[in-house]
Amino acid sequence: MIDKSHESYRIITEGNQDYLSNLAVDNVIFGYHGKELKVLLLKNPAISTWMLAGGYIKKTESAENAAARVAKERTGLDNLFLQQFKVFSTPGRNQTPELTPEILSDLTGVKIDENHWMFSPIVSISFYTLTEFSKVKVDTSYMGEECKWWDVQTLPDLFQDHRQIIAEALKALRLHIYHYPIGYELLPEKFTLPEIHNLYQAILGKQLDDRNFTRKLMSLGIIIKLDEVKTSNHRPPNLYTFNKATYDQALEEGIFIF
Amino acid sequence: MIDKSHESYRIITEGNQDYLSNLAVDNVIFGYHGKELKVLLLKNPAISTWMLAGGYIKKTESAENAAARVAKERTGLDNLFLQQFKVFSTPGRNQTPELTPEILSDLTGVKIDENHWMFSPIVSISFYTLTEFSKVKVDTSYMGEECKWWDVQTLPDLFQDHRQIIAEALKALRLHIYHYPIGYELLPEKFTLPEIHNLYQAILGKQLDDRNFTRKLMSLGIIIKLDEVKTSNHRPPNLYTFNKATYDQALEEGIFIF
DNA sequence: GCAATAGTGTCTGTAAGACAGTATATT
DNA sequence: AATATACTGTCTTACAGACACTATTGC
Repeated sequence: MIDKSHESYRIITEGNQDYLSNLAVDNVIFGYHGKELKVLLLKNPAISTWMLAGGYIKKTESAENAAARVAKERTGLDNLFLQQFKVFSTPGRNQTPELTPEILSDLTGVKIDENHWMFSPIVSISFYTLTEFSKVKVDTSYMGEECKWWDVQTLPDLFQDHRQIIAEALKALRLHIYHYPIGYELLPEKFTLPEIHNLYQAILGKQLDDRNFTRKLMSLGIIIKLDEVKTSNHRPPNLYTFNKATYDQALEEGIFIF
Repeated sequence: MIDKSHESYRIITEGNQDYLSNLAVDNVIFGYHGKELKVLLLKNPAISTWMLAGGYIKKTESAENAAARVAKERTGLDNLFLQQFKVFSTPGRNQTPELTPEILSDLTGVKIDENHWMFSPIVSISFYTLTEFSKVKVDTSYMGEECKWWDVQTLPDLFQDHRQIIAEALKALRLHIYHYPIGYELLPEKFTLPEIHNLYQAILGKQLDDRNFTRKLMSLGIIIKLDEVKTSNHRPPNLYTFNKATYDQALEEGIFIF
């Protein structure tokens, strides 16, 4: 169902003078669950493919603010550390056979012709972020959209060039992980060694020796062993937490991991 | 002198329907000369500050193509490897007290009011590149602009947020240099060890031990010692060249230098 | 011979990488 | 006892980092 009172409906049908023309933001939201790296995608009932949580930029806000606002509006996620990673601007990237003026007119019930701003080129400023899987509140109030995590290895059919955007986001994330600590936004406050170990393996897509991995994190001082274990069916794993001071310093100064 | 036949004059006075709204590209062009890292800036006679080689994006081209075209038009430099590094979109970033509607009207001889598109927000997609200092042909045919290399340590007063853009470009370049080989676009085909050594020191802004530096480059196999020396007033330095295959592979796969 | 610049060899310490056995829990 | 998972210690090798002397030219 199209929600005709929604802001985005107003933008599409009435115009966008409060928004920057030819510009949009797209968010690649990564999460981690069951030893797999996931990406959060949206499904609008009027469109057959899944898409990133994207939107437009108000004239009074920065692209960073727009990305955060759009993420909150479309997924309910707040306080994300969004990382700008690339601009996509290939001419024709936002031309979709599925969204013709006729179909859009039918969908919205308002006459939309080929000169409508939606058919002019749109440049996407893309962001990626990491968030805890469990934090997402599935919120279908936005235009009746479905919101779902997908394994990065097995994505569904994607809208426009969103598959390429996700691929580039993953590339940026993997480059990033060599220089900066990862996990603070992705793991619960107290986590186990196997959890953080599997997280790194999921992001890098390769095996890391568990002994060397632990040694490295401990010698960097970014994790602290707690005097507490997690219940388990087998040997209970010890809990660890991040040393926020060392972690933040590592974010600032950069590190080398593997 | 304003060149009224120039394309950019037409864009400003007549409108920009061939161009994307609210968008621009800016190029931070780095060069290397006399052991110093330089940046190429332009000076329009009508504006008191120096600026980056920036311009607008045609609806039929990508941001990358626009950046290359603009660089060529404003500096004469061709075949640059432009690297997208960040988008600048802080609201108000393109408001300049110096460029009021009145002053612009005076300059162009055409009535330009406050609703003119130049006063709406403009988001800058910024690129950096490295080029050989000697390749720049100073070309003042573009709106009578002056074009000059500046030491990155001692920049003049800069237009709008261009100082910040240069600072971020340098940060991106320094991060880049740890992961990828640098120098192919910046040095002559045959170069000496002191030349490439000084280049790295200039970019990183710190001393590198000459023995360890040579050992690293040779063990990576990205430079090859030639059976040839350069004439000199003192001991003639040997000439080296890049091993393009290894160099390109390093670009592709990434390396770690220092 | 002197000044200026080019060029390299060695030692040490640290950490990455490879590797396998022990510990702790449940059933 | 068997099973499943958690945990860690040692050895080797490679390289980063520190360091100083020799080589080649012009004047």
